Amino acid sequence: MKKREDSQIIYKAALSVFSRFGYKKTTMEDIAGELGMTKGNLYLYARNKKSLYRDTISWGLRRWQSRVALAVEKENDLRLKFEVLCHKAIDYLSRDRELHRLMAKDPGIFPMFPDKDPFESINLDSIAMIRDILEQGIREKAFRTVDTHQISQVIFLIYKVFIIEAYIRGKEEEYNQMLSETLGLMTQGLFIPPAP
Amino acid sequence: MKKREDSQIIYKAALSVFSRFGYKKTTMEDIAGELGMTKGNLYLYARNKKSLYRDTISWGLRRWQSRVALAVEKENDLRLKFEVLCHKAIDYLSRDRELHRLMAKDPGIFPMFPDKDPFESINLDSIAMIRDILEQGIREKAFRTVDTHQISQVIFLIYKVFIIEAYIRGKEEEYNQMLSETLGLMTQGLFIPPAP
DNA sequence: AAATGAACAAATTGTTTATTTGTTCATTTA
DNA sequence: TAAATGAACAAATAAACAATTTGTTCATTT
Repeated sequence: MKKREDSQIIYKAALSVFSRFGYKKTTMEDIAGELGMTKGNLYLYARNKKSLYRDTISWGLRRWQSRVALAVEKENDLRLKFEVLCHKAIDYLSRDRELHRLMAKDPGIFPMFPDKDPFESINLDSIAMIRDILEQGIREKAFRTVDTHQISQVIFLIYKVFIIEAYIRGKEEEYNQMLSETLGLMTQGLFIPPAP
Repeated sequence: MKKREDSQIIYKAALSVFSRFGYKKTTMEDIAGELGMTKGNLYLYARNKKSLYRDTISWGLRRWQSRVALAVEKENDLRLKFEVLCHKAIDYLSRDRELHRLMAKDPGIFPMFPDKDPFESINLDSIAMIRDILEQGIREKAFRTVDTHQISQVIFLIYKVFIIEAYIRGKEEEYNQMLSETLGLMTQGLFIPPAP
């Protein structure tokens, strides 16, 4: 096996098997089998089962994140950037079956209330992405002035609720519709400004 | 023990003990002790441990709910009703130490994502309360027209996130401040309406 | 009528054994 | 010589059983 594409191949196979059986039920032999090798040999490519699991998930989450970032970059209007961010995050995950099945099998990957978030750095980057858009929008006077530190976290929380309900708990249809309605609430607000 | 105030006294004692030790660790003897009776006698007032636990929680949750409803009724302006609803729900719980300690000990009481909500009817009433305010506000042209069925549920979800973070997971300070900011976002919206 | 405490059943916990599975490494293969 | 193997071993998991606790009932007492 050639050294450069190794990790890609390993992660792909590991994600496939882990997403089918979950962490506990997959054995190192299963993954080795998927790769056409023996479990002893797999240890040339993975320190141990736990780190292989962790790295596989990181790989999957980063791929998700980069796809969203790419879609956002394509837009110019800040309002559209914000809406694309919200929609694309859901949209990508609905297509990456293996990733969201694995997330459904292990709620610890994307926990609503993490004690110690195992993928904290990835999620902090996502929050930073939201915050950047907020700050730019405020600077360009497209957005109302809000506490970007707090609101970016709140938006991430709400986004988590939707991701978990829709793709981890399998209520895709109900929540896709609700997402648009919620986006409307967040962007337009509930109150009608009193006439002057 | 007189028949009429019985349940009040029983629930008060049970809540006190359950909130200290949690369901598993409290024994019927503990609760009987708190009431100055023996565990055998406690069975004149409670079917069994599980139903006593359930009824005690229902009693605590209904008390919480009625306090919020009362505060909302006092306001006339729909915008204020909405804001009071959100603030009072948090405010009451911060004061009812026993209730929120018990909720912290047993996340199944107020689950973020219930499979089968043990206190569904209570929570449905809360959602109905939100919905009523939304519908009145829309009728009076104080609120923008939104899908009240969906938005009342979304607001309840967001409110759950805050309750859980602040009082079940014990991050009271951080989230109290965040709540106001979030209320602002929901009521005013993020986007600045384009000038005509 | 309300309360007790002994009696019993049900559930929980602790302990040990058996089995599986993760990990290493001396040896083989290409 | 780097990559792969499979036997060997250790660590974790599951199964089986005994010991203990605790929920629940009920004949008897206050």
